[in-house]
Amino acid sequence: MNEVKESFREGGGDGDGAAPRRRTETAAAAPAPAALTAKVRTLAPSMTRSMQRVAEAVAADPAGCAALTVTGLAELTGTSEATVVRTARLLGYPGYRDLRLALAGLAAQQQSGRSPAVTADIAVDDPIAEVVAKLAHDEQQTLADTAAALDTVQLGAAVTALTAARRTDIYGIGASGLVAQDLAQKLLRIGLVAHAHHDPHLAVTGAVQLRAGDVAIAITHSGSTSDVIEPLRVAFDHGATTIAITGRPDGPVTQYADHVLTTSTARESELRPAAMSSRTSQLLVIDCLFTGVTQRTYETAAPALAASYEALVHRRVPRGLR
Amino acid sequence: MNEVKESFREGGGDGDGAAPRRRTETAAAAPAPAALTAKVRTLAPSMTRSMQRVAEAVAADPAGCAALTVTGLAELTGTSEATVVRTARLLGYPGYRDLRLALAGLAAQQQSGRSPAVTADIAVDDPIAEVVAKLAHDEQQTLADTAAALDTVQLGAAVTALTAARRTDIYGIGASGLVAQDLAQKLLRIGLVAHAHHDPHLAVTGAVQLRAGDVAIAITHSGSTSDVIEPLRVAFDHGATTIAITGRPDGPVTQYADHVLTTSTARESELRPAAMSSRTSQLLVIDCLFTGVTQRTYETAAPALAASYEALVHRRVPRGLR
DNA sequence: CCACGGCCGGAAATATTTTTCAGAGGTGAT
DNA sequence: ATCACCTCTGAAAAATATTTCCGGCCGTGG
Repeated sequence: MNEVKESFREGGGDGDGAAPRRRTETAAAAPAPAALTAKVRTLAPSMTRSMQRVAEAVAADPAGCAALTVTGLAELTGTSEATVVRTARLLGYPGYRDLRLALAGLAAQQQSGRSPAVTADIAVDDPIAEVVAKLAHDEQQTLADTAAALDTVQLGAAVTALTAARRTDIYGIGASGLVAQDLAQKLLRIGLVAHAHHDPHLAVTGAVQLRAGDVAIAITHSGSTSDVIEPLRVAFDHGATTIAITGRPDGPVTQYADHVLTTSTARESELRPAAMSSRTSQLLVIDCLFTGVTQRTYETAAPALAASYEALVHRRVPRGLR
Repeated sequence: MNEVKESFREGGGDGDGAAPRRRTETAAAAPAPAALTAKVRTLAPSMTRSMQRVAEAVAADPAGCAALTVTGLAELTGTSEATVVRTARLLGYPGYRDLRLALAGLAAQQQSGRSPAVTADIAVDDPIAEVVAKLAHDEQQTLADTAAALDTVQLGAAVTALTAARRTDIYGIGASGLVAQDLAQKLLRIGLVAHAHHDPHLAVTGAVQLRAGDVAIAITHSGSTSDVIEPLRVAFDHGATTIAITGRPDGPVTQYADHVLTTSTARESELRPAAMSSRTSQLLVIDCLFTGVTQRTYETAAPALAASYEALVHRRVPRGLR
C-alpha cells in the first residue's frame, strides 16, 4: 500500500552531474482538482487579459481542455503557449503538464458524478449503454440482497451434508435446471458424486435410490414447481438429507426440505423477467455451497480441481495459431 | 501500428468471391478510466513479460504512475520507453500521453469514492459468513468490470444481427455450455429460433445449414476451445453473422467472429476457479443481448414473454397444498 | 516627445514521447 | 542437435510537446 503522494518531479533523464537548474520542488499549492473552478474565480482579477481568457476556457470545459496540448489551448484562446504556461503557474501548478493532469482528473470526477439513472427501470427506448449499466446494477443489487439474506447456519448445515454425502442428486427445471447443472459440474470437479436431473421422471426413479446420508437438492424460484418438488419428496421419504434453494421460503417445496436456502427476489418488469435475477441469486448460493465444500475437503478437492484444469487445457487450440 | 487482423481465409466450400469480411472494429476503444483495471486483467495474458510488468505497475498504483513520465515508468518497471508505449497502445490508447491522462482521472475517482472494502482472497479457514461476503463482493466486482469494459458498439451490432436472424445457433462447452443454453432459452421465449448445441459434431453439422443473415454465437472463456471454434468457423464460412463471447479478445475464436463481446477476467485462486467469475460475466453479456433484442422487437416479444409465463404457471403445485 | 515597465507572442532550448532498428532470445522444424 | 525464423526488447534517432528566453508592443507618466 504505497499510496504515498510522490513529488511531482520524477527527476528521470537529466544526468546526475549537471542539473543546470531545477524548478522549485515545493508544490506551492497543489490544488485539489475540484477546487480548480473556484481558484480560477479567485485569481481572475489578478490575471492579465490573455491569462483570463485561458483560465476561463479551462474552467468552462475541463474535459475538453485536458485533451489539448499547450499549442492547442493557446490557439483556442487566441493566445500563445507562453501565456498558457504562465496561467498554469499562476493556478499553482509547476507547468502546463500538471494542470492538464489535474484537468483530466476533474473531468473524470464530473463524469462519474452524473449517473443517477441506473436505478430506474429499463425502458424500451433506453440506449444500449444504459441497458448495460442498469442490468449490471440490478444484478449487483441482487447479489447484495442475497448475501445479506442468506442464512449461514442453514448454509453450513447444507455444506456439511454435502461433504459427507455418498451421492448427491440435484433437481431443477428451466432456468433453474441450468443452475442445477452448474452445481453438479462443480461438485464433480472436486470428486463428489453429483448428478443434475432434467427429466422429472428419471429424477423420481433416481430419488428412490437415495438413502440416509445422501443428499437431494431442489432448485426452484417459485417454490412450487411440481416437477422439482416430487423428486425431492421421494428423496425425503427415503431418508436422504434434502435441501431447497428457493425464493419462496413459505412455498410447498420447503415441506420436504431439511435445509432451506433462500434466494432473493428482485423487482421485475416486462423487459426484465424474473428468471434473470433469480438465476443470479441462485448461482451465488450454489457458489457458496461449492466453496464451502471445497474448504472442508481441501485435501482432496484442490488436486482434483487442478487435475480437471489440466485435462481441459488439451482441448484447446494450440497457442501459435492466429 | 494498428494490430489489424489480416484478411481471413476464404471458406473452402463455395467461394462466393465476396469482399473479405471484416470484423466490426471498434478500433481505438478509448476505455473509461474505471474499466482500466479490468482491461489490464483481460489483456494481461496476451502481453509479453515486459508489458505485463508495466501493466501491473499501472494497475497497482494509477496515481503514482500518472505522476511519471514515460521514461520514469520505464525505469520503475525495469523496461524501456518503447515497451511502455506499446503497453499503452495495447490498452487502447493512442499513446502513453493519453494513458497517463486516463490514469490521472482514475486516481481522482479513487480519491473521491474511496473503496475501503478490502477484497482479500478466500482462505481455507474463512468462516462461512465471510465466504458468502467475499463471493458476493467478487461477483459484484466482476459485473462492474464487465459492464465497464463491454463495447456497446459491438453489442449493438450483435443485437441487430440477432433481431434480423432467421435462425440462431449457439455453441458452448462445459460451464459456457450452460450460458449458451440460458441464452437459447431466453431467445426462444421471445419467439426467436435459437438452439444451443452441446454436441460439437452436431454443432458443426448444424452450422453447415446456416447462411447469410443467420447468426452463430460462440461462447468460450479461454477463446481457444476448439470444440466451439470449429462450428463457428463453419458458420462463418457459410456466410452467417458470427459473434464471439470470450475473455480473450485476441484468442483464436475471434478470427471467425464478426462481432466480439469481451467478458472480463477476474483474479482467480484455488478456491475460486475461473469458471465462477467468467460465468457471471458471460451471463451479464447475454442478458444485455437478450434485453437489447427484446427492446427492438418489443411488439412481438412482450406478448411472447407473457404467454410463456402463463404457460409455466400451470406446471406449479396448486396453491392450497401445504 | 521620450523613457519606462509590464504584457505578450515568436522562436530557441529543453524535455518528453514516439518510431525505428538491430540484436537477443526463444520456438519449432528438420 | 542444429538451423531458420520469428517475436520481444531496449537503445537511439526522430518527432512532438513544453518551457524558457528575448525582444517588440502598448499604455502611462515624466
